[in-house]
Amino acid sequence: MDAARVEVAPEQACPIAPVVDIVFSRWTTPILWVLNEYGRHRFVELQRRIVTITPKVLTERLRQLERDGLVVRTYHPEVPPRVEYEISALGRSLAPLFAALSEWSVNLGEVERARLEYDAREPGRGRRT
Amino acid sequence: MDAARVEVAPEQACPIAPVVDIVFSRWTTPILWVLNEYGRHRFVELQRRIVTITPKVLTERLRQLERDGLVVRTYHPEVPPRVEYEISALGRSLAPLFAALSEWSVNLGEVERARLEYDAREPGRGRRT
DNA sequence: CAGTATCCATTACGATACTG
DNA sequence: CAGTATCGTAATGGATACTG
Repeated sequence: MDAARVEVAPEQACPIAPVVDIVFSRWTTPILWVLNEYGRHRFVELQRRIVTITPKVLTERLRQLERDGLVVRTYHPEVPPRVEYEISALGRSLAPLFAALSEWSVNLGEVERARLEYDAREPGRGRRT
Repeated sequence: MDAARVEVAPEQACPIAPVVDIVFSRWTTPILWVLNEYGRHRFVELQRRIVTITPKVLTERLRQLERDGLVVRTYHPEVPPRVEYEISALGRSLAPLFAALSEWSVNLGEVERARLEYDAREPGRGRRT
């Protein structure tokens, strides 16, 4: 509880918020997961794996991940051009985190039960939108 | 890699996405962190800890967390009314995850360096906004 | 192929005021 | 105290079309 002390806006009272912003902002999880799990990918291959993402958003997220040093982009000046994305060493250091997340998903059933219970108990409250 | 198999929309190719949605949707991290770290809180106490959150949003997030079974709400019918929020057993099971997040924050410096490097290398690209 | 460029729809969030 | 009700806005993401 001491090794991980970082400067943090005191009003958030939550030292892990910066990490969450970097690692769990939207779409970053599937991208990192795919690159970590299945290795190097071209742009269009990523699109095919994550079919619900548009090229615009995929580009934005890849840029962000590249800037944060979690992903490495390699441009091969050929015809047609070829670009490859792979996870960096820093990105790979997230693997234990992903493993912990993955383990925790055994509790998804309990979450589901809690929701059903809540919805039965409090009809019309708290549902997402 | 087998114990944590859950039903997942195949198009996201990312089995941890559901967990991320539940645990790392906006504001949930500071709320869970505070409740996990400092115990039971009244509504106004949470507001004071997380000063940038408005009562409306705090209510919404608390409802969601309650519905998902991560937080327990207790209403004491007194005058003035008193309500207490505490983390549930299920919520407490996230502690190792938070610890892993916390550990990873030693890498924030490296992220920062990557950003500076990127911004020097690629001026005007990929900056957030 | 690997993106950009636009435009639009949604929504999450913030500000503010009010109530049992 | 513990919220709810409204309203307005800013940001995100989706759809679509286009380019070196």
